[in-house]
Amino acid sequence: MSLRRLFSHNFHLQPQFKLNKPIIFTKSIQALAIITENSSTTTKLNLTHDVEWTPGSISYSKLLSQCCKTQSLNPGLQIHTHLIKLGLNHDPKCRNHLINLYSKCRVFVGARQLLDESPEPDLVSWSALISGYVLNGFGEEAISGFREMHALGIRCNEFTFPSVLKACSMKKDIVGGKQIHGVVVVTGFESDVFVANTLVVVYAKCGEFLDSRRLFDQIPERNIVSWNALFSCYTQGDFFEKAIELFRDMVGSGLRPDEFSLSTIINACTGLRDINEGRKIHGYLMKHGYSSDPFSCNALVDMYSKVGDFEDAKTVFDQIKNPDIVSWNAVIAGCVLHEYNDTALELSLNMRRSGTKLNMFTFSSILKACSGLGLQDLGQQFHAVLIKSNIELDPFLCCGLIDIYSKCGQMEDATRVYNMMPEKELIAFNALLCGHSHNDNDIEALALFVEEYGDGIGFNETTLLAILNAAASLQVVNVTEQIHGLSLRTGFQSDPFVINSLIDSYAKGGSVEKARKVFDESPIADLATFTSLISAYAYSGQGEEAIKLYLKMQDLELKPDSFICSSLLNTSASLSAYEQGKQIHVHTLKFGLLSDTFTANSLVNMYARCGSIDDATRAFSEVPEKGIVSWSAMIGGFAQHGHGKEALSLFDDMLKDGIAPNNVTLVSVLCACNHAGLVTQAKQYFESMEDVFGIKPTQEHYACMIDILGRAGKLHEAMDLVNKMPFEANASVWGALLGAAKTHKNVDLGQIAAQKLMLLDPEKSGTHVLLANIYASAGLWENVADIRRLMKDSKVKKEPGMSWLEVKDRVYTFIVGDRSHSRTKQIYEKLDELMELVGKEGYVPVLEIDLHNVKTSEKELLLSYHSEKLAVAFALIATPTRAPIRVKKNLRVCVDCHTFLKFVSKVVAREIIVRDINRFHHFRDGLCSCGDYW
DNA sequence: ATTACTGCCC
Repeated sequence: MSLRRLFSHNFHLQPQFKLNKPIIFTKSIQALAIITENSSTTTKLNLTHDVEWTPGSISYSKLLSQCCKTQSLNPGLQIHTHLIKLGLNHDPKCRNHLINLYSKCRVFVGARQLLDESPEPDLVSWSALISGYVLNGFGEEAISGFREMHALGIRCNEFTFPSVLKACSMKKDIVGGKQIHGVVVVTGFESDVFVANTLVVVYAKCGEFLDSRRLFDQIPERNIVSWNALFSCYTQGDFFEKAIELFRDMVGSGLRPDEFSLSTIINACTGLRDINEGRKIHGYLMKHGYSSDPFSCNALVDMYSKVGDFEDAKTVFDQIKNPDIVSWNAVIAGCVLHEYNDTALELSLNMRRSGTKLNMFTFSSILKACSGLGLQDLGQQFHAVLIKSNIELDPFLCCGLIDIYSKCGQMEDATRVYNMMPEKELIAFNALLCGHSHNDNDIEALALFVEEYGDGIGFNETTLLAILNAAASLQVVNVTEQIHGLSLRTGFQSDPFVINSLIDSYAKGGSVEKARKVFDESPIADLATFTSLISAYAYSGQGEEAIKLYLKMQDLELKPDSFICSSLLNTSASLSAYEQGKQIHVHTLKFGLLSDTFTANSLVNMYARCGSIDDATRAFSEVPEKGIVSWSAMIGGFAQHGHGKEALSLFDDMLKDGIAPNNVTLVSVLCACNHAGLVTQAKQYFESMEDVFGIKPTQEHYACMIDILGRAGKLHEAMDLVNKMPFEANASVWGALLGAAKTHKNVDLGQIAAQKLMLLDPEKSGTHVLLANIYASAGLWENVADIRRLMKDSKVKKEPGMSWLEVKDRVYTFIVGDRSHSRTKQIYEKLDELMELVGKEGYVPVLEIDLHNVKTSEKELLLSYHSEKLAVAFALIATPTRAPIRVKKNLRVCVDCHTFLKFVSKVVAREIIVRDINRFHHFRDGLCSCGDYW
């Protein structure tokens, strides 16, 4: 077997010798010793004594050069062994070769040892050492090597300067670069084209493009490398136009571009997103015989991926005869960019099958593909593969892993990856921050920001968005203010995303005025900023302001989108602003937004929550693609309006349609059973939730079920269920029990429930009132008095009853005994008139028992002026005679008002719809849709 | 003849 063939075989195995860290020399020495002792190895090498250290023939020097070129340590070690045996290792030339070998193969200690053992190390010895450092990315060591050599009085030549200058550009060490530049000038190597080219790169890489250009212009005999170097630097510095301009100058000067020029310029076209220029270069490349240059082809794949059509990228890739690791990585990255994530994974498999090793670039794309496909489990498995394959976790990979772990909610693992990074990168920091924010770890997000910001990691708009999001969730306006200040100081206050997040964060924190201020001071007034502020108003319950802003937006001729309309419909829904909601409906039709399922669902929700179940039904039938949200909205609508049977029948339709319910749907289903008084059916649904639909009952489901049992008088069963709950009962659950205790006049249960409620929600006034009522109905007047005293002392006040009525474009507010309205006199006259009419029909005021020590005549007076009565009286004088009256109330309707409104609906022949805190009451012909069950 | 400058993929 010839030496060459043997080595070419070994070279083939070279990746296993390519390590990321310097190899410790002692290990190499050990290996050397083993090889030396093992004569069979030497025999196998077939090295004979007649091969001498002479240039020209098949010589050791050539073989060692070959080892250096391929960074193949093992064959190099065997040659070293042999040279020792031949006693040639002390020859200065031979020693320099060996220094070169060890340095190139990262055995720096070995290289250094040989240099130190040398009686007279010369420039070549040092050059060999320094070039090895540079080749392997050890810039700092290269520079200090140069300084040491310089201090020994050894002067650089035209070969050494480029090496050490390259080290400066790697480290972006402009100070060192300028010093060495000085030495270059003094020693007269400035006009050497190799040295000059490298100097051009040093200044450009350090950001000194003007100096770099000046040096370039001063090169006496520029070659193609000079040009290539400069426009490569321009491209890397994102000065793509300058790069292309310079390229044209070069072509204009009669120099023909080579494959280096072409691949660089393709890159510049990618950066400029100039596909036309890119296609021209592609054409030139084909015409001038560069179509098989791997670098240029890979650059083309990358360009078409990022700028053009992915099909073109794939076509170029398919034409590459032997795609290398970069070709594969480029096409796979393109897949991910175009969200062909499954294709990306498939191509990675093909890549491996073709015998190409996957590297950190490949895995970075793979992790993104997994994340995009929602295959977080697979992504996690790749973490193990990365570790096993000894692939360095660079910042890109760390980001990918942080993203994967964040999406699984495994923030501890995400944090571990982050902490492992030797140098924290902003992108990784942002990934972790966003992870915390998405997983509702808002406090952790703030803490991380404070810590890392303090450590000087810096920030960008992504950071600010994540922090503002956390501040919004935590409702901490002071944090929002600080971030606002930081944005102002750093120029981010004009970033559209930051503006929108500031608006959102202020609004969620309860300071809609500050949100408004941000909006008013914003240099941008586009759809997104309007959406943010409209949502902010909607969130703060200022529906009128939301509408005003919407009108202003239309003055600016901004066309609303489905987000805005959906938000406005939701505002109308929460305000029960029926007329307003209808107007928005008209707009959604006008702008053709109802094909958007989101908006269509909001419309169903709006009509249902504004009390028009007929409109809701119509809107529901027109939802283009009914999803779980559409069905849930409609089922919930029926349930709230007391149409329990319709709700349940619609639920059946949904199941027949093959749509699986979610926990929201099931709350509505239980609620429907509740309103229809279907206790047995409710129990069946509740008990089968987990088995049939795979949904674990939450607090809400328990509260609803306990309410059902409580209303039906099954107080023991209700209490049993509370005890059986797998978690601590919350305020809604105890509230349901307290309500049941009141209805069924059970003092013991009432006391237990009220005690729990006062602990869980001490500011809630209703608890005290209800308990007082329970005591009163049992004649325990002392206890009633105690509660009243307690309320006074603890400053718990009964929330005043309020009602809202929409007339034309205005919303009118009424409180108990309100006399603030301009038509107060007429309202009270109307109310007296109604009292008389319903009295004749048989209405008797139903007295609230906790008014025990108030005179009966006064009680009647107080009851007469409950806000809903005032609102209805006003509606009768201010709205068209046949239109339904829609009133919204902030508390539950009291028994007296409920009775009164039933009578009114009959005597005035009007439909009265009252939405209270829990549900809708449709009063018609003396009856209520709730069947007196609310 | 022992050392050197420019290009592609996350």
